[in-house]
Amino acid sequence: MTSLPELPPAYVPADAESMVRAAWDDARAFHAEPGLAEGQQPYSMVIPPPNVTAALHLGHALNNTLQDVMVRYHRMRGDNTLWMPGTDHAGIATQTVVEKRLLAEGIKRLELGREAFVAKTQEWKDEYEAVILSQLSEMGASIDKERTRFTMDDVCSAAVRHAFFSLFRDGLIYRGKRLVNWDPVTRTALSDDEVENEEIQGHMWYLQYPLTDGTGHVTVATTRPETMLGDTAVAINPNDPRIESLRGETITLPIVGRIVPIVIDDYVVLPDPDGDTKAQYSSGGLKVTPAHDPNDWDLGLRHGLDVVNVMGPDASISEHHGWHDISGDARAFVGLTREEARAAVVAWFDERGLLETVRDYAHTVGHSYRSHVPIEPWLSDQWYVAVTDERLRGSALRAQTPAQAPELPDGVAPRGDTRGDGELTFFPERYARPYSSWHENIRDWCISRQLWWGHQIPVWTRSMPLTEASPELQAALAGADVDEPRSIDSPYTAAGAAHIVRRTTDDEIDESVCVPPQGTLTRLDRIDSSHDESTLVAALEDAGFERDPDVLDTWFSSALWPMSTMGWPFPEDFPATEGLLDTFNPTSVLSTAREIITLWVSRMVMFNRYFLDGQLPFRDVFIHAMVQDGHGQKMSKSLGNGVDPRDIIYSHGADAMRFTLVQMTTDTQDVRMPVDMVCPHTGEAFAPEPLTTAAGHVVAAPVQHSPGDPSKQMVSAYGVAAGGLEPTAEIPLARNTSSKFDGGRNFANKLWNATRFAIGRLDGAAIVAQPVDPTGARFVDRWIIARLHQTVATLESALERYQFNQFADALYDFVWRDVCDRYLEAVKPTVNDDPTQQVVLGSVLDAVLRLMHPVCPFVTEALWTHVSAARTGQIVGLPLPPSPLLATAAWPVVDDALADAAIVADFDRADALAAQIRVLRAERQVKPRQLLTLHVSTPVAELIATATGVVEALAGVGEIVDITAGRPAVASPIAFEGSEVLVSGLVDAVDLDAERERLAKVIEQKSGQIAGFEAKLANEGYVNNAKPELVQQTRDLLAAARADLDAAESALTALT
RNA sequence: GGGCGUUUAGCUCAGUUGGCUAGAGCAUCUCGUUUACACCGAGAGGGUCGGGGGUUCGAGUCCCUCAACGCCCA
Repeated sequence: MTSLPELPPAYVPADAESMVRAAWDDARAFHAEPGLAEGQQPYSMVIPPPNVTAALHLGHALNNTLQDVMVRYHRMRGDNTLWMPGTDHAGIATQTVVEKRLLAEGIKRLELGREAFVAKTQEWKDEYEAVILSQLSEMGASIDKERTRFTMDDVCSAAVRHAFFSLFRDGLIYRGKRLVNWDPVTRTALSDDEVENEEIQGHMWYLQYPLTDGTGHVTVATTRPETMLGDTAVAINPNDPRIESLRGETITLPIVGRIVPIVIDDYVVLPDPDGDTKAQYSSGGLKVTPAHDPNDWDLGLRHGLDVVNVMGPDASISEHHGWHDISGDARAFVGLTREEARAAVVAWFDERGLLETVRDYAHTVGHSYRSHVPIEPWLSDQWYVAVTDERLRGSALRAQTPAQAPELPDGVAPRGDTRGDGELTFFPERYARPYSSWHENIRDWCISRQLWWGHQIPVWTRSMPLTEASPELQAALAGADVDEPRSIDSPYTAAGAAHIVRRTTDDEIDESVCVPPQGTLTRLDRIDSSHDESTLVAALEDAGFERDPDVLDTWFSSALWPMSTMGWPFPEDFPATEGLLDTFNPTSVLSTAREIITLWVSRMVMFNRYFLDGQLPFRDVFIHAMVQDGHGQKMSKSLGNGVDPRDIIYSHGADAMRFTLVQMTTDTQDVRMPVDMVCPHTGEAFAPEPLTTAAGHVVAAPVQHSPGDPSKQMVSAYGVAAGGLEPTAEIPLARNTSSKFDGGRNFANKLWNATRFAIGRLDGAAIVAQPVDPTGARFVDRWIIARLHQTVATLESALERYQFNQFADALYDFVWRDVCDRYLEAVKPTVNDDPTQQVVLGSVLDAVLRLMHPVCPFVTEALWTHVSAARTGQIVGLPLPPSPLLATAAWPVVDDALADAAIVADFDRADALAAQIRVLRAERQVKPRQLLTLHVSTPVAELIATATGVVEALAGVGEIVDITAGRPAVASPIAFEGSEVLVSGLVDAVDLDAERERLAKVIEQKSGQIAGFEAKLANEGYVNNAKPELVQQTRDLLAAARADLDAAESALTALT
């Protein structure tokens, strides 16, 4: 057997990590194949695919570390474990980033053309996907790399096409002219979830609109005066006192000259100076602009109002998008931006005395989450998924476990026998409610995006006047309302496509044909099977159909992620994916962030259930904490305060980062992370010079000075992300670090050295062939095994409940406090000459590495071969089967017969005695090597004998003598469990004053305790109501405290 | 506006159904290095558990209320 090189005296993560990673990769340790052995459970997760817009930050590190802990634990448990990695194309985000980068080179997207732009974006994606996957590897994520997916790769694209076709065919996807959330900068529609509401310090303008008959005016209050160009009514409340005089009247709209009706609707808020904010600011008159306000749109539908769209796609005033009655006065406003038009309209009213007043008004305005400009409600034709349909929304609601969502909303069918009903559980459970309530108020999902980067919508359309339509089409549309879709049969449907037709106006129609992907087409039962996908498309285009240029919302493909990554719908088309769905869907748990509940969790539940016969995409949803910076701000790319996990790995090591993150993950608290910078010139860590942004955020100033040499400069991550700075050789980019991770680094080093020590004590020549029965072993060995048994149970229960900090704390307590501080110290005097104890020591270390592995995979794997090679025997009841790699070794199972509460209790008593003696040693500053003598009564002597050697080793005691044999001349007394214990050998002479002071303190403390216990027991309510065992416990504590007091008092007397 | 969370030692945080004589890590102070680790060991000091009220024999824990901070959804 080749001997392993000696371990260096400190753990150096950089030396170990790459070697360990290579060993895992070579062994394909994280590759999973479908299928289950007899009695085997599956365990699977899909990674929430990160955007390819940028590198991962600590928030991702946290999420992926937690997932990895679960995955590694279950892999060691023997489950067939799959962790599926991948990335998300993030349509609008990536397109924006790439567009900006091209613009910096002077290239405009429109000039480049769609195909070339998509190719450029693909390059960007390849670059960042590689960065992200490498970051995951560096942090130790045990992903199945061979199964890495991308939301736009062939496998996922086939799923998207099939899903779209199925929903289209089933009537769950429709096209409609609606108000959308329009982003005038990126010029695309957004879903409701992509709109961020921000409070704005704005104004309420009060405009006077004259009655057409010249008898007066109605004052309307508005925050958006510029939209008045598109007003098509004025509304008043039915309880308005003016109602009789205004009913049936019309307004002549200023500037425009349009005659618009006064309508009566209880949506209008009556003015009330004492009412809520809206009532306080109301004038009683509401201008109605159906084309530019969602509430007005609904009001317009109720009253059959005209819709006049006065803006173009860039939100400037335009006469080309539905404004047909433009007047001479109004023409002056065309071409102005929203902001210019607002000022001009207000000025126009002011000049003519029609601006009644202006008041400051704080209100919330929707902003694009991408370009951050205010959203323009804009009228356009878009595709929608009917998520409000019972088959989607209802199924998402029924999925929840009854324990977390006992009541389903009205109109939702009750849970039934359908697979998946009632099987979805949130951790922590408080997140179940936002999930429910979000679905209760959900609106149909706009999935069209006016982008180039994404899945192009697989629908071909053409439109024509109703009069030119074929008799079949006309018949199909008989009695149909505008926008009401009708399915028809056509040569295209005969060839496998789905075909719908609708009236867009009273005399225009359009036809939409959805073409399924080839994989779907070949499996359809078709009348005309001579067409493949491309001939079908060619036939459509010959007939004048054009493909919708838009792409799908990114979340449409993300929603399919747990299925598409596993080859759905036709795994046999991608043989590597065959069997995955059967074994690994539903996945075990989805670990993600709060806001993802609405963006993603809901949609995955709806789609997975819809397409897989009710089956859930995952059984549990774990919502993890948010990582904040030291100022309590969310880490984000736009703020430039995100920390690259590679920086922390560089300064502290991956295990230190992981352990610290896991330890910080509690149920309730977000993770606050004060961030320091590392000077690239000197390597020194320092707190960066802060800067407060216009928005009030505190960030690291773009340029920082070296703390050691202020003449040297560096660039902060914020400077690069937000300030547009490029690091140079002179002014390099500074890495981040945080002292938060010191604890994790120290722990990894502690484990390293404990292992080093243990290996050094194992005598390779003293192999114990027969497994050791630990019930006959030394007290301290039985104790550490009993503690191991307890710890394993604690760890398992913590992970089952997703209590990650408990997992980390239990490890820390056991490994550092018990194994290192107590066990290793206690065995030092005996282990060299005791082969049995060496077997226990080796087994304990082996088990410790296994337990630590899910959180600290690198250091444990690096030590694994050393410990495996050094072990000298086995323990009965603690099988630790060998394995070439720790990553695939078995999780330790400790036989319940090795649990021993009595030994643990006795050890704690002995430890408490040793602690008291150590206090004395510290007070007297006794040298570590100087051994003490204890003078004890019989019960204490018995305890010391039971805990063979523990008190001696932990307190530095050389001799135990009977206290009745005579009191030494020079000794310090302590009170232990009601007995007086004398400690001699501390010093040559007793410092009487110091002894008195110390004993007086003990007496004071014990007296206080006694008073407390006595008061409690004197309280009849307590004695009568509290649990008997609790009362007894208080009595015992009182007795012990009294005995200690007596012992201390007699010791004090004896001193004089 | 609705919902959720947080407020405990100088700092960052634990504290399961009310039983606590309130814990940990870091920081501080004292002492310690020939034999695993100074990324270490031994010890010490430090908290009226955000304010107020209530329920209870008993409240850090439950209820009400006020305040501050944060997040999610409108």
